[in-house]
Amino acid sequence: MRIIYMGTPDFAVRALSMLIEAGHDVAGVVTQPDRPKGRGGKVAYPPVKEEALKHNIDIIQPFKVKDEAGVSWIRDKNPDLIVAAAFGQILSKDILDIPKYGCINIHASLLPKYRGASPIQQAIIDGEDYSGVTIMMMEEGLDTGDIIMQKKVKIEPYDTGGTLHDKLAAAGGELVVEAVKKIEDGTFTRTPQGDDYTYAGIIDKKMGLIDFSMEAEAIERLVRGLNPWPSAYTYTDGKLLKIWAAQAEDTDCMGEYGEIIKTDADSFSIKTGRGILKVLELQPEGKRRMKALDYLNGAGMKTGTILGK
RNA sequence: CGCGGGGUAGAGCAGUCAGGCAGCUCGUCGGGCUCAUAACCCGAAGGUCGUUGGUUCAAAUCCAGCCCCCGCAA
Repeated sequence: MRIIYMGTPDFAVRALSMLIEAGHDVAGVVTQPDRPKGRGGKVAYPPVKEEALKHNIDIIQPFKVKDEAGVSWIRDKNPDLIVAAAFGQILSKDILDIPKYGCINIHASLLPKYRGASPIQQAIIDGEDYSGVTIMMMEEGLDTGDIIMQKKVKIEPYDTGGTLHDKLAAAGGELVVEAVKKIEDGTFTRTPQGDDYTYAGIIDKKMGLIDFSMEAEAIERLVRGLNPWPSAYTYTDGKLLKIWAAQAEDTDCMGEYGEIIKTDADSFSIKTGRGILKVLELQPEGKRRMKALDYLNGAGMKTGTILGK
């Protein structure tokens, strides 16, 4: 099968390499432009570009793929199929109509749940027991097309945005290879999504600001869902304090929301709207990520301190 | 040249402003206490103080350059 692949971040890398490994002719890769990243504004290649370079595949990085240049580049490649995964741009009808078999997309949720940009984090934040990946036909709408295949993945209590991301990226790679085979064989089916959908919007860093009047369990899920990016955080002494790992405990106590009510050798506990949140791993502004144990050994943390300021 | 914090024992930090014996908490190792212990007590090992040069009788500390880590912003 002659394929054009469209994708940008890490999530899309695995599927690209698996399609190549499965023997498909990946004739071109479309990915987002290089962008300044990190301190000092050094430009970085999108992960999918790195992967494509390893395989000597033609690459374009249009600001808008639906512009004439992008459309004609794709048309000239004469693809049978376009596979997209977390590409980050909407495809116009011009493009959708180019490949003989149309365009399919890998989405990191069990559609129609969690359409949109942050299905992985959101599923954890919401406390879902399962997530998964969906291979779907692309339409002009956002993640609205017919479902071709789905695979369920269990969300474990210790899963973070990062670990679930990796599981779903791997599952997506396997599933898309199967789906392409079905398309080749003409044995695939299309199931409309129905109307029972939800959206997971773009993640805003401010989502990570912890509101200690929420229940401890919800805060723990926020911490897990936003690890490793963009992280849940609070403030102490006017400085940022990222919380990387925490555990909710159903203990009642007196105190203000956000107050340190207990310190142990390897953790400290914060009063929340319901129960307490035991902090296990954190990162003060300007410092590395560390165990709460190390933080307590060095900086220390007094009971009675109110976090969030 | 985007803004800012940092590099000191295996870990996390204090000491730097005001130059003068290398410190704290934890870990490790040895011993003790204990029915027992991650608890407690006694003891020990472990440092080119990121790096190069400068100032000085004397530099972790002051000055200049370089390397590395991190937060913000994008």
